[in-house]
Amino acid sequence: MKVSREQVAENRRRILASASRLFRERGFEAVTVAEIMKAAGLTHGGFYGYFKSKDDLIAHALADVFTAAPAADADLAAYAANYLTPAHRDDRAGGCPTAGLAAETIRQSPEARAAMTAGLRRQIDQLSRKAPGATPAEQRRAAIGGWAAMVGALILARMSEDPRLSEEVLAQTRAWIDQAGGAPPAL
Amino acid sequence: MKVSREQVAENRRRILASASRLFRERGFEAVTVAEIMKAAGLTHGGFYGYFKSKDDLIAHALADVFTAAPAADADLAAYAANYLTPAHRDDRAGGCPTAGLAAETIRQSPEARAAMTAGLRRQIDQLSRKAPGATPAEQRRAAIGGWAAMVGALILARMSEDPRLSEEVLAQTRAWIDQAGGAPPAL
DNA sequence: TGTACATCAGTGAACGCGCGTTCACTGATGTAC
DNA sequence: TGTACATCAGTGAACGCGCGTTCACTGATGTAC
Repeated sequence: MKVSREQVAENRRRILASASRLFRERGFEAVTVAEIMKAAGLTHGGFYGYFKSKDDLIAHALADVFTAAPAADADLAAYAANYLTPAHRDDRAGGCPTAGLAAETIRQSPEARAAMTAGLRRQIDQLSRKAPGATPAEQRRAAIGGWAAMVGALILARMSEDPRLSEEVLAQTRAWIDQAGGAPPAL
Repeated sequence: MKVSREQVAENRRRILASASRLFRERGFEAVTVAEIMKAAGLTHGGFYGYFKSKDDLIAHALADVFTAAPAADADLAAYAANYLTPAHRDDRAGGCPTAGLAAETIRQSPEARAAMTAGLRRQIDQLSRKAPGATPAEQRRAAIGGWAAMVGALILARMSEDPRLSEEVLAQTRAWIDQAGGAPPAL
């Protein structure tokens, strides 16, 4: 049964949102097209009216989640304090798509990698603006180093099956980012 | 045809080594049991004489690659200078198993996660010994923060399809680790 | 030390399952008059 | 505005393929005498 144009637009949004959450939670490969459609309230056959293939959906879901993300307007230390928390670690489906999917995106289509690369560039630019440093170059360095540390720490904290170690990784990386930011540049 | 005990031991080593390289290059899911056995010079049917299942192999391959890794005896800055290079970025099969597989290990068996967690603990301990800092606690903080930044930066550099951005992530993270280490602690 | 035989590592065909994708059909939408 | 009909979004069965795993068989190893 045909549905209204508004319903089509809404369905597309739901497919992208379901895909984004499921991919972050379980990875691109482990999630099936049928599951995504079911989560969006549809059956799997209709999928190919919206996307050319599962790979095509992956690229669109990444582009969507990065362009829809709110601007990072906190300074680096505040951003890290919010990012490196047990709550974020435990909320994979709703958490950072970079931490959840960057490692897998390495092996995805050029379109998927391009979407995430655009997200990385945007994130670095935004963090740079409020990062510590006397010059824009120093700020950019702090943004890149700090962002790499946040993404790495969240991945390592999620991987650790020992909660003590997991929380230590989060807390110490947070402290280290603060420390690096507060310290004068060694030039 | 039955083979000698030495050949059995050698075959097991080859299966683990092939698995380790293939997993790092393409991920756990995308690599098939048949491929691993072929890379080890065997046919797929013999696999179950060595391991209970593919999951069992994943856990053993991780345990193997982490226990076999040489000790990290360089100081943090020197280790990072070697780690954050285009050569390492481009050598996924022979590169760091943490950067290559930690994100995927989050969703693997408890045994696999335990093996990688042991590797993480060992890496932190080793890096702590030669990390900058006035006290063991400061050294440990630098080791954790620096290691998280290295792993995160290598993943982001591999993900970026723009070589300019990819190399900037490596170089700036390297510089940031140096800077954080050289700076006095902000206590 | 030589020999007969039981053991068992390796082979490759086969199985069962789940996945991405296709397709004939259905029936609500939205347009033409 | 009301009506007839063409369009097309959604359905669900089916297809084809590749994967992990099993198994009957083979023949070299290594042990018992």
